[in-house]
Amino acid sequence: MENKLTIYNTLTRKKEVFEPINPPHVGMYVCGPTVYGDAHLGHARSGINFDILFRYLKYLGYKVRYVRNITDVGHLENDADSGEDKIQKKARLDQLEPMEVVKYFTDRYHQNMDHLNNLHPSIEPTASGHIIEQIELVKKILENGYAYESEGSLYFDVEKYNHDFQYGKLSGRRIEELLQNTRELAGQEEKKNAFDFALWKKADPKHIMHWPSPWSEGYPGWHLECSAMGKKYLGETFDIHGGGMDLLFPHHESEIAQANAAMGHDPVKYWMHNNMITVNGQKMGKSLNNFITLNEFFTGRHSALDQAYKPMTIRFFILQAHYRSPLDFSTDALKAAEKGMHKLFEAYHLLENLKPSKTSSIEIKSFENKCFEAMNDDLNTPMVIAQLFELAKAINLVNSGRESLTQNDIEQAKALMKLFLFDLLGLKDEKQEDDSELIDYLMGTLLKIRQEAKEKKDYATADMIRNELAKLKIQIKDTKEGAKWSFL
RNA sequence: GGUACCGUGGCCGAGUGGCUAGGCGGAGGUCUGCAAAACCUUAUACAGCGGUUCGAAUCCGCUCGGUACCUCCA
Repeated sequence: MENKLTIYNTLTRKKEVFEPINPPHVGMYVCGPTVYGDAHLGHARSGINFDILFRYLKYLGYKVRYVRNITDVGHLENDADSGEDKIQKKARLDQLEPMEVVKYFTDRYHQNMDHLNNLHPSIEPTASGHIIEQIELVKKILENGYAYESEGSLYFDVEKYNHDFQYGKLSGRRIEELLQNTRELAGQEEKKNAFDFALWKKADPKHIMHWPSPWSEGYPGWHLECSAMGKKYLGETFDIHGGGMDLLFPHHESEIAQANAAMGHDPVKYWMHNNMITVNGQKMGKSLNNFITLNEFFTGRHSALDQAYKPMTIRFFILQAHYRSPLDFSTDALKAAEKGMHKLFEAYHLLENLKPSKTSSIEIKSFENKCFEAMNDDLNTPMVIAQLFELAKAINLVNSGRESLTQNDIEQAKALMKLFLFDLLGLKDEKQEDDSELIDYLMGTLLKIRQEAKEKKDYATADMIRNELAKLKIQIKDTKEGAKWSFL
């Protein structure tokens, strides 16, 4: 592997050269959605960013096992482990079985991810399917003395843990500060300290999602599923754990604590976190009620949207920012992305008909080097895209005869575009294609009539044809080689 | 209040000591019956004030402004 991939490790707050624990195998775990609502733009971001990582690692020759969980239980509705399970709340409101809600939103999530052209993870485990593993993990933590029972529930003893290990090493928090700053919240009497978190919660009688355990009829704490499933499918220590920045604390912090408490060592070598998507500079999120779901983007049905946006536009928009930077949403930015992406595709198609020369005035190899350099630099996709734009410009110049490329270089350019644009960035040209012979023939006839009208200077007829077709979202382009048409 | 991060041209967004980022939009041009599309060229920048340095958007300090996490969240 001549490519030196570096990734930013949240744990060390530095970029580090990526070296797998057991090459050529790589284990990566990414926190997936809680399936009680439609996925929004934020879910798209983490889905896409870790898809890029998955694709690139595979390209580099690693055998990657990519695990992304579905949280379908145990996610508490509000504060302090005393709230109501999110899935259950939604189920009660809709008069549905909890698992019906889970199925519905899981399917929609999958559909959205497919539209965004994200590859499927290798394994997609559900929390509800791993209750036994979670109970086993709790037992271990209890055995090792880092948990205590209270009223049928089990809590993680953060203070004791911090004594032997270090709670807060991922998020840079100190326990003394947590002590000072934790607010007074109701329903915490069972806990020794406000920052202790639930490993197992006893279900109250109203609670319909519950499982038997040695302690009570109940359900597992939120942080547990990732610890249990990561361990099960990737081992006690694995390479990469990813997720949104908002999960850094307390979720990932607690995962580290659970692993140490159970196994005595850290679970993960590289922690990666993608930044948030903002609207007018503010985080897009459920609590702020300013999120736009992916389905709303795809259909255009949302008051903040002026039109429908294609999944690839969303993907390109997201990839134009580095994953660790906040990304501000606006329809203008989205439109700019749409146009820019179109330009890249046009250049790619141009390569098919480019006239080769005896010599090349452009060095394709340097574009390639820069693209790899950018990918290796903590997945700098905006830099990759900038390089592809440069390449597109070069292709256009060759097309206009101002620069030249040999046949061999044209092939290289094509391979380069294909590799980065389609295989690694995972974009695809979604232009509506209707190449049925009938349409082709009809369009050919219409264009012929229009051409004849133009030759007779009957511009009224020529323009009428153009205008009528425009209503069908068919665009006529008069080029030097004659009129061409395409769907908008 | 604690912790972390950020402030780049009309908009989005890379870069982090000296070398054009890029896209959208604007302006000019090529093409065209007109238009659209496409292509080419081009202008506009590093929040403010100090400091370090031969040299700072990039390092340091202060000020102002903003965001995230500290409670569920991608």
